[in-house]
Amino acid sequence: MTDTYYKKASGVFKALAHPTRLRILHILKDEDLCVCTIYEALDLEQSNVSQHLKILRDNDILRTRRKGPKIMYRISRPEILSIIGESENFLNGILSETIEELKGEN
Amino acid sequence: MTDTYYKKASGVFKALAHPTRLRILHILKDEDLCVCTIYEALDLEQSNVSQHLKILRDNDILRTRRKGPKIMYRISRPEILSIIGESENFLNGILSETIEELKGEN
DNA sequence: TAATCATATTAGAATATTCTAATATGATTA
DNA sequence: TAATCATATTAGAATATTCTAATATGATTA
Repeated sequence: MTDTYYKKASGVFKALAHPTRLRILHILKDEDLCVCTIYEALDLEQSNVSQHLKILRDNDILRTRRKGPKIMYRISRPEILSIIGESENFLNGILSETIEELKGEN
Repeated sequence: MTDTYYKKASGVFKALAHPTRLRILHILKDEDLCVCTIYEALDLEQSNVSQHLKILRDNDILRTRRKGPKIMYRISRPEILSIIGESENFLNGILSETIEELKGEN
């Protein structure tokens, strides 16, 4: 594994490392949406959301296409959903371990 | 999905979002290692590596056990390897697309 | 083509991350 | 138990990220 590879890979994780950006990916899970729908759904400022979208685009996580006056965003590849899905599995695992530990304290 | 959930999930990605930390996970892929082996393998300062290890530990990505005078680190759960594996798939996918695009330019 | 609509970009202050250097901690061994 | 060995922590400067507010861009519609 090369130096460039780890830099690129960490860039992808960095792009995923923000609650707002994870939320964006969540609502794009199974439909394309325009910027206005996204920032309204998340109740955030347009400029803020555009900046987060840029980070996701710059790391090839999202793609765009124009639809009339709107720009539609979509998740670029299914692997992104796999990464997020595995992170959910991981957090569930950690959580259930914590619960087991709490049970053990009786 | 709750506010706390997204914060926790983004914390995991933030922990993965550094070349050194990805390198650490790479060499821990199929064996436990002590801190000294890790920082020698990566040719980095002990203190720097200890700080990165702490970030991984704090996010439940790594666990420790004492072995004589040494502290052994290991990957806490297989899901971590799945996340990293999927990120490799993703980057390979993006890369092969780029190659296809270059071919198309002829 | 002028006005509008949707989105992107820039500036800059606040906050977070990273690294090096120095020091602390705490088990282990002589 | 004193010295050592392995690791952790702290301080602080340099750099990166995030947000709000303001403005720019660029297609579309009247």
